[in-house]
Amino acid sequence: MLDARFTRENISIVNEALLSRNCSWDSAAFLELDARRRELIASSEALKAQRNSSSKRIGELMKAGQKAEAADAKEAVRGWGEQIDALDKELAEVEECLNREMLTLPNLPSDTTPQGAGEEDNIEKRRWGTPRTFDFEPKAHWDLGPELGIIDFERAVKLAKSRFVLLGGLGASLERALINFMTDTHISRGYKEWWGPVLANSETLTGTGNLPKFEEDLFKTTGNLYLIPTAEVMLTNIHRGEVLDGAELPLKYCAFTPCFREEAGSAGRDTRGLIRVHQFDKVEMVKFAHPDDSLAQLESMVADAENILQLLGLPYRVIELCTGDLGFASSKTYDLEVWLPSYNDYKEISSCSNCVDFQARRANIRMRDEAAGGKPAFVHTLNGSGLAVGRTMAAILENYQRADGSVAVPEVLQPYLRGIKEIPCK
RNA sequence: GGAGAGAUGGCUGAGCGGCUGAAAGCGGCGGUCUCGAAAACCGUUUGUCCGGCAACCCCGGGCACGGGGGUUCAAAUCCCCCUCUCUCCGCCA
Repeated sequence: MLDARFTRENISIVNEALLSRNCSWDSAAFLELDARRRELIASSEALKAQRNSSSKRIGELMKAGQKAEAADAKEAVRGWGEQIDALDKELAEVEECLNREMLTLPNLPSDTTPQGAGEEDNIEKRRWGTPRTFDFEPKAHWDLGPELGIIDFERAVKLAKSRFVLLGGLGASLERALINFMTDTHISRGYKEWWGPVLANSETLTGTGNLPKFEEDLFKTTGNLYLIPTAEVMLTNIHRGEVLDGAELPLKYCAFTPCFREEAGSAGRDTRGLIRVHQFDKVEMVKFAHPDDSLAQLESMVADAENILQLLGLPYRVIELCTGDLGFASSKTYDLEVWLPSYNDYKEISSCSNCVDFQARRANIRMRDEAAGGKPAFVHTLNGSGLAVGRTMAAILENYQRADGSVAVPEVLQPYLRGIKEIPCK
């Protein structure tokens, strides 16, 4: 959520920034409502101040036994009460309206985020590794997996519906190995591991920005809980409503969870394989950072995600998203894209974002920085995939496949896979 | 699922319808003492919104004692609803 006061005082900056990310809004209506809000507050509070001082006097009169004077004063106060009620009622409506508007407004891009209209204007920052050249026709993972007997798409449909996945044998083991490898690696680099609910309430999802605007992307239970679309939701909300000690920042958290996405509106895109499914595993990183430090923390988070790909020996590139392609809550985002032979292209496998104070304001996550005066201030929140496990498995299968149809297991994963060095042909 | 108890500031914990934004203790911060530290002593310490101001200092005001409604001139205090926590019983991976 944007700061209402900042928005009011810098309306043209906000308009321009929102326009750069292809969001247009009615700023005139906002200013009008905002002015009305403050007008109502001023009127209502003036009456309340009067009422309070009169109430105090009534108490004194009662104590002094001056019943008649007290009764007169009561009558006057009753009249103010009615006016106050009317003003407060309108104020509630105005604030409701303002709030709804502010909750659906995306974050402002960072000054350092490149300008651009959309995906095509994203900037490639660097590449790591060289895509392998095959001396045979490489297979796509959606063919390899079933042939190796480790991925069963058809039975997954029977169990749930299309775009779900069933892993068997070494497929299931590889999934587990990847989760443990990624999590252990992050822990060794200073992240604290968490495990928690994969259902979340609406306050939690509003905190991260998934609600109210993107409800159609979520699976919802009959108990008014939602399945989380990412562990970011859980990790970021751990400190919702809390005041953190500025001296202890940054907090570095990670968690493995399954992630659930309705994927409404994505029909026809990436329909095959593990790339776009309703349920997938992900190891997520989240940081709570001091505002002065969050840009640097984003760079190091990207490095932590890259580290996983490097250890797995998977070629990738780093993309910086332009203003037009930025996610709702983010002010600056780097995507990691892994090389997928089946696409003959790089495909997103991680997204690392600095949300600055956008989520912190929604979720009321603050810090007290003794050095900077001791007043609570919003922290900056960051999140990044480290990594999407299903897509990582797809990348391993495709990049490590051999001519006979078997797949080599990357060395770092072997200890996590009972020492197994290859996924053999059936 | 049944029965009961509770929810107060960073923490523990008092609180009669007005004198309580809140006792006391702990913690934090500042100071005295000390070569320094500890101890002791003194002082200080909620957040947020609106307005004034160049100002996150400061000044005036509003609101907040789990959340929402109600009674009242006035609610932490009385009433209702919701949420959560604890204890006992039942059930259970």
